[in-house]
Amino acid sequence: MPVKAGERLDPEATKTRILAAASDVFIRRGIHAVGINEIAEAAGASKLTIYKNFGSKDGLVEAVLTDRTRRVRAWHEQAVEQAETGRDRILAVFDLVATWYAEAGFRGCAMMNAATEDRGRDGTPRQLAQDHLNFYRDLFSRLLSEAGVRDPETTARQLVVVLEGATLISAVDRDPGLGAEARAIVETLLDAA
Amino acid sequence: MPVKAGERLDPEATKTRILAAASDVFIRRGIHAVGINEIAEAAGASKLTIYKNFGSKDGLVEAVLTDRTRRVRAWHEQAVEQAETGRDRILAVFDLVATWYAEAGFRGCAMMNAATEDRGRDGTPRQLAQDHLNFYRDLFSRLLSEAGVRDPETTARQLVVVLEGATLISAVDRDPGLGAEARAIVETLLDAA
DNA sequence: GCGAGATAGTACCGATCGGTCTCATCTAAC
DNA sequence: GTTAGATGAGACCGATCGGTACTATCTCGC
Repeated sequence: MPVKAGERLDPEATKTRILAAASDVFIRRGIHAVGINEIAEAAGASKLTIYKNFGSKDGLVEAVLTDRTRRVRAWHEQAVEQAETGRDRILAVFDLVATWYAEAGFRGCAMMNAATEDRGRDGTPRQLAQDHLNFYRDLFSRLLSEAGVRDPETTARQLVVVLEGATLISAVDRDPGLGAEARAIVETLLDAA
Repeated sequence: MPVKAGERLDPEATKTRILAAASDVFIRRGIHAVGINEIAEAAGASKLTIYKNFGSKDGLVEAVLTDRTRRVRAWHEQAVEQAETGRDRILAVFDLVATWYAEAGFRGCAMMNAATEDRGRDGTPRQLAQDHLNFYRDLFSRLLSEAGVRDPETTARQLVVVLEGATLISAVDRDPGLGAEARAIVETLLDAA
């Protein structure tokens, strides 16, 4: 049957709903592993609507990743602002991801996963993943600078290695304990910096 | 035409040749992105031979990953043995991967990539990736123990985070500099341990 | 040289892929 | 009420997927 009775006919809400459903299923099962039909079913939308809104599967993937990195950035910036001092602000990032690792269905960083899956094409997913890494570098660099660390860029890059390493291993091992491990590494690095 | 004239008819060599070709193309382009036909072409073998030897694509993937982890383990164990003292032996692992990052066509850790691509199925690739991580933990733990570090298991787990984080980021950014970054982090962690 | 096994080449199978299309039905604005 | 746009359902398309079958040709042990 056509549009669900009683539901608003809101193009923007439809787009958002598709984005949310596609994001969920891509993260859980993988981008290559999921077809448009499955996304349509998960979103409660038709293929027509998906292609009208996003043009192609690649377009949908790009929209999902762009939306994802935007949300993650806002998420981190908000968490950082709620912490007091420089060092606590940095640790707040790792406390935040620790709660993320413990969520049911956690499957790692969507941006890195997409870049890994797309490694044969060198396309938009990898570029967005690089931008995502650079966001973390800039964020850490700013916080380290505020904390009075000399050479904040170098330490910032090290923190990104720890962050993504912990995220990857937590996903592979399905082990939320990587949050605490990452935090311990970061404290050692901050002590030394 | 059938078997190439002048070439030996050696089933074991054929199997090895398929394994090598599949490994190369899987790493470079991704497991899901590559079909059996392409592997057959790359290996200079027919699909019949592939299925006779490996049963299915999943069987081939498992064989490739098993072979891969075996080679990587031997590679690391050999490098470690050539170093002198405990601390140098640990750093030898990171010096080794630094040369790996600098290789043309480097695309990250095949085991983690496979687990990431297969995250929707929870199958053999993820199990092999976990075994691979445990190999690193055991290796580092042994070396740290020999170096007189207290609580070697904890530090070993931290080194694995750094190793896999650097490998992932080096692949995404195509930046061999992650080798030196990882080494610097490890030195800090060893100083603190 | 003869038979057994390994292999290449290729056609083929059903399923699924990304993507297009048609049609009926809904909502929203007037 | 009428109309335009949004949508769902699903048939359809060509391509490709993993996997099988068949045939001809090669090598090797005897």
